[in-house]
Amino acid sequence: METATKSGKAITSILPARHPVTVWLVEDNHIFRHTMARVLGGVEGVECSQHFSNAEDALDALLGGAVPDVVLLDVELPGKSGIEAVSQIKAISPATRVVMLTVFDDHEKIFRSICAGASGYLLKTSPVERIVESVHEALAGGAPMTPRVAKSVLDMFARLSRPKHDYGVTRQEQKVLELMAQGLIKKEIADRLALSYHTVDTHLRNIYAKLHVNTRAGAVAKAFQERLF
Amino acid sequence: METATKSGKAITSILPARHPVTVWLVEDNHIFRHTMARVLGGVEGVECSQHFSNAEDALDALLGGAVPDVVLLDVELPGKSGIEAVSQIKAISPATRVVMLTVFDDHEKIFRSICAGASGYLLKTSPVERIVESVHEALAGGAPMTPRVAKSVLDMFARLSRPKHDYGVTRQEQKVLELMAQGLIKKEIADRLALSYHTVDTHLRNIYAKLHVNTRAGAVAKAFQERLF
DNA sequence: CTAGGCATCCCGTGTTTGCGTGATACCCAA
DNA sequence: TTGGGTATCACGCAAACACGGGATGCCTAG
Repeated sequence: METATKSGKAITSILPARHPVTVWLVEDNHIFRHTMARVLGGVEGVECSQHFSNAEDALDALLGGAVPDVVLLDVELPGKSGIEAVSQIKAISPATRVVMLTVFDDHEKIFRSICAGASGYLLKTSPVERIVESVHEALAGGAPMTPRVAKSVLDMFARLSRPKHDYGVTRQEQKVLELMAQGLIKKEIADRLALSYHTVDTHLRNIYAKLHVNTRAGAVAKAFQERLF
Repeated sequence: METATKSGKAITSILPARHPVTVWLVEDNHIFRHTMARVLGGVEGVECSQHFSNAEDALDALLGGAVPDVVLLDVELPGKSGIEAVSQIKAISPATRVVMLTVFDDHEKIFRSICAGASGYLLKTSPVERIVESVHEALAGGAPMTPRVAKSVLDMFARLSRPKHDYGVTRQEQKVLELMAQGLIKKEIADRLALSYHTVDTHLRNIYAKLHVNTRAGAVAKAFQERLF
């Protein structure tokens, strides 16, 4: 992805924009679906070629060989959920950008959608123009999100980096821990750190005491769980 | 994209907006700093009360008791880096929103900033209006990001969800792996699973072969890295 | 100046491991 | 029916381990 350093315009310019952007809409609510479809169809350069009331139909169409540029996908769908659908859509057509549409912005759904490969996450309460804009944004390599969703994503991230329960593990002990996690035996660790076997042994004992374990495996497990390195 | 700028009223209405929003600017480039400060000062409802050329001075001011609503913080700073600064700012004043400003949008910096507690991440090449807007967006609980940064964040997330490299580890072997990660020795694992010591030993050998390791510590490390349970 | 944390080093002992080399039994697909 | 994958069990031994004792030097905070 070295095109990354360039601007959005550079990215779109490498795509064949001869044809209008093809957008699919998967949404079980008839009114919303037809409204959105009409709006999208009316936008210059955008073609809402197909719309579906469930994920299964959309996937069938995809397997039939059709390849949309962007899919606007409802999260709450009868039958196969939108979240299941994302990963399958991406599996079939990796280049297709999927933007989730939903009424709820709960953390769990956002998280799972993103892990499944969604490129964006908007609320249905977003202004229609925002949704239209998101099509272009997704295609340009961006990630259309509502501010609240963006915040959720950031929060989830921040939560991944723990309060860092130090356990009072020192620098040297950390190194030992790291090499231990690579499967090295005491002797090898000693060589790597230019230490005596006995020193490594002592560090190991101290680590065990601090982490409340008494085996190498336990120490490594704890180190991973507490992200000690 | 004018949502946040114009809807600023709606957002501030839920906050006690008696005083204008106080913004601090931490940026070593004099020209950029003074320009931004002037622009911010000219915005209705915003007060750029202080600006600093390094993180240390800003932290001193913060420790002195001043509490800004938003800090616009350069990532590349002489002395203490912006990333180090974020976590310290958040530690001193958790309510303060920190928006990172940078010329580079590399993954590593974004990731670390966010983990440190940043609420947003903009490029200095962003239009000035976007930066001003970000102040309100951050304060309203949003997460101002450039589309590309947003994409980076999503990509990092997606990467967290395993490619699921099975390694062909069987159910039984997984159980052994799990108990091993708890620091149990073979005999204990055997008891837990109601197996013979020798059976556990065999499972262990097979695990080692499949994961290409030859110590318990290595196996546990690999299991964690590959999210085998 | 003295206590405490850290890092370094050493010995000995009993326990646990890793691995070579077996075996039996089940199931399922070729 | 022959084979491959999984699960089970077994013996023996050298190597690695955990942990009981020590020890010295360095630096920092009380």
